[in-house]
Amino acid sequence: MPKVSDQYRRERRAEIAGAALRCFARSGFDGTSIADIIAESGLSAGAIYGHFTSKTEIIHAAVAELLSRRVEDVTRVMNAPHPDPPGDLIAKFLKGLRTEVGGSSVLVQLWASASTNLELRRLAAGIATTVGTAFTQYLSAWYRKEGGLSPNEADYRARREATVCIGLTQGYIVQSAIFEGFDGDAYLAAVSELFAR
Amino acid sequence: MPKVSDQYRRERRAEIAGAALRCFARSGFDGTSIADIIAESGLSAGAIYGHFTSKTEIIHAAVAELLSRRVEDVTRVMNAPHPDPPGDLIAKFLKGLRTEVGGSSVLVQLWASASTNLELRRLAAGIATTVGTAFTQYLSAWYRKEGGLSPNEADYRARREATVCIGLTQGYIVQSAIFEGFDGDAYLAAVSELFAR
Amino acid sequence: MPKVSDQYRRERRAEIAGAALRCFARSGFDGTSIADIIAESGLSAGAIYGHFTSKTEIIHAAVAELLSRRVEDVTRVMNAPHPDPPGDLIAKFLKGLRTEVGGSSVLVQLWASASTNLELRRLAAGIATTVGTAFTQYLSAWYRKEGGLSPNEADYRARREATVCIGLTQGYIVQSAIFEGFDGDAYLAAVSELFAR
Amino acid sequence: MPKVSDQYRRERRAEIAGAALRCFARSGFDGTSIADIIAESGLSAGAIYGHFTSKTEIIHAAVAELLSRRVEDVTRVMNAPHPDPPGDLIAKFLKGLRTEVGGSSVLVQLWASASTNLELRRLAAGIATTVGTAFTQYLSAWYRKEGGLSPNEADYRARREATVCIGLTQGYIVQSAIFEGFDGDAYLAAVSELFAR
DNA sequence: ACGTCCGGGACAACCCGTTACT
DNA sequence: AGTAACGGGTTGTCCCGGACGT
Repeated sequence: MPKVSDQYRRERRAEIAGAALRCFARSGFDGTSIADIIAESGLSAGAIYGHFTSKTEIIHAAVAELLSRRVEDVTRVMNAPHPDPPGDLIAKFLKGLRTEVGGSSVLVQLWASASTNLELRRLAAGIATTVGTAFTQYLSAWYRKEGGLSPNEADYRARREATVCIGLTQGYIVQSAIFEGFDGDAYLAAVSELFAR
Repeated sequence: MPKVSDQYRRERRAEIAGAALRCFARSGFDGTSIADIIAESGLSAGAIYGHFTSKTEIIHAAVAELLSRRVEDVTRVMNAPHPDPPGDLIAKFLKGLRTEVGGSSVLVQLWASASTNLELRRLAAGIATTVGTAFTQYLSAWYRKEGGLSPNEADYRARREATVCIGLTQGYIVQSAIFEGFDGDAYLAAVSELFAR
Repeated sequence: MPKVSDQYRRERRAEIAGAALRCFARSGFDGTSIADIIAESGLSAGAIYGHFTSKTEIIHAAVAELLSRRVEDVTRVMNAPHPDPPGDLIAKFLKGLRTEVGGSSVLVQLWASASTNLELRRLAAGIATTVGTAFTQYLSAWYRKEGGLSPNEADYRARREATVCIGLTQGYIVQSAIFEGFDGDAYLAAVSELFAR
Repeated sequence: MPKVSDQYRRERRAEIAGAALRCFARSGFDGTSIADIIAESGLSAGAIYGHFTSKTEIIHAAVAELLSRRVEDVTRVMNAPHPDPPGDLIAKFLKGLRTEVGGSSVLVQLWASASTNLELRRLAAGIATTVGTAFTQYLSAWYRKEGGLSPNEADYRARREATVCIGLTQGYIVQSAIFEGFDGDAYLAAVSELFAR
């Protein structure tokens, strides 16, 4: 019965990845020991190493799971018929992130590790370009429909501004991770105004 | 001979902090062992623990040194008679950061550690508010002089947008840390356009 | 399989404690490093820290094991129907101690550490009072039966002399630990004479 | 002026040894670092190593100083014309020891170290035999004068009991070092009774 | 086949006794 | 006399494999 076993394994993996994610949000990648993940998941060392071959792999799985859900959000919105203004797209992404426990914290961890680790850099960059192209296409469509720009102009402008949109999103994430009383809504409102001008 | 010794100690501390900073940029806070700092600085364990009581203290010193130079930049610019547009202020800050080896990498490390460590969070938040108030005052002045807004209006708007400016700066830093071929100038140009509208 | 595992763990702990005890007898508590215990036990660091959480705990376990056997001796003798003279009780205790490798050395180590460490002081004091009350009851019974004293008198005298008996025992232990050619039997004979008067 | 310098040096050494002794009483030989002695003495590393070549030498000096004063006591009493009973001799020695801060603690430390260290064993054994012969001569004289024994008998008995006297003294020291509420006077009284029978 | 526990050994941060240079 | 440096040693943790029992 490979099917049942397969699903079982997937669920176990997801369970472990989830436990790991909670640990990472609390203590960071390096601050989390395998023992912590064991305690959080309620399993044993052997069980974990039956599903993952190393701590690195757990990190990858946990991050991948976290981001796949966010990317889904973005692509779904991007394909909607009536695009909202760019500020709302960013808001959409970030609102979703809030539903993940410690989501922003883990993303910052990821960027930090990515800046010193090639493999994670690839992972992070991949995600970012995925989101980036989504933003680009989105902005292009919006400038065409709402701004009345020609396809070429819209595209040029979109490509240019997509990076900034990503940057604004990252800025939000960083601030929500390190400022105790960060006011996310005010940030998003200011962003919307900036684009509405 | 307190004077000589005092300066000597300061220089040694700075030397160690510098070596540590290079290590941190390369391998992150946790990825850097005391042994690495020893090797990079050319000193010995005993020498280092004569100047710092713990690795944590070294991290603080290294980060503080890195940022004190940047904050200096910002405050200097902020007090200039003819304010440049906001985009240029961000650019100024970031151009300066480029002169620091691995500056953006270390900042991202800091944010990551700050999100799981109270003490570092305080440090990071302190820096960010310093830069934030500088940006606020700057924007306020600029909106008064160039935008012709009343002091009240200018202030309100400045306060609102300063956080976004910080966010844009952080976004730049994150991207330059994780994207191999990140085009900083394009990012800055796009930011300038956004504010110029 | 709780039973097997439980016994197994106890045996392992005893094995480690035994190895530690040999080291302590040879080099003292502080002179013994974890590495020494590792070498003596033939295990590894991981194995040891799987059974004990700290060196302190190993010390406690080693000492406890050493003394539990001695205390057993004393209590057994104390409950015998025909009490021997007090000198013989001390002798009994000390003869048993000789069977332990480096027993007297370790006891002296314990007293030394106890005099600067609260936790060990409690341990040492606990043992001493256990032995002390045993001696007291013993002496009381002996004075009643052999000396023909009234229960009250016997008790009073026993309480008074028990401390001295403990002291004599400690003196023996100290001397056997530091005098190369210490003649224990002569010491015990002299003690017996003293009580026989 | 060698004389002044000589006395100065002796005083400095004594000062350092005294500071070390206080540290040893508080934390034991191994628990005391050179840094502790530096702090306690108010001097510097250079100063200390100008007077002693190693920590070992400081230990020797500190212990020697502590004991020389006690040995003095004993020999003085021993040469007195009218000997007191043996119990009083022990009392004399121990009363003097109480004047030394942490005297008994340090002696126990010494015995502990002596049991694992040849050099210190020699030191400790030397002291003990000095005190032992003093006790022997003393007891011999006492048995001759007060017990009316012949010189040969007195000598034989004295030799035999001196070790026990030493043992009783050591027992007192151990107990006063590890029992919070040790009643030294009761102990001494019981000892006197034992000899008075 | 799967999970559990025990164990291995490298390595971490930090401290310590001591010396060299000022 | 005093400060700064040295470098080996300390305790304890961590990640992971492998034997063992289910």
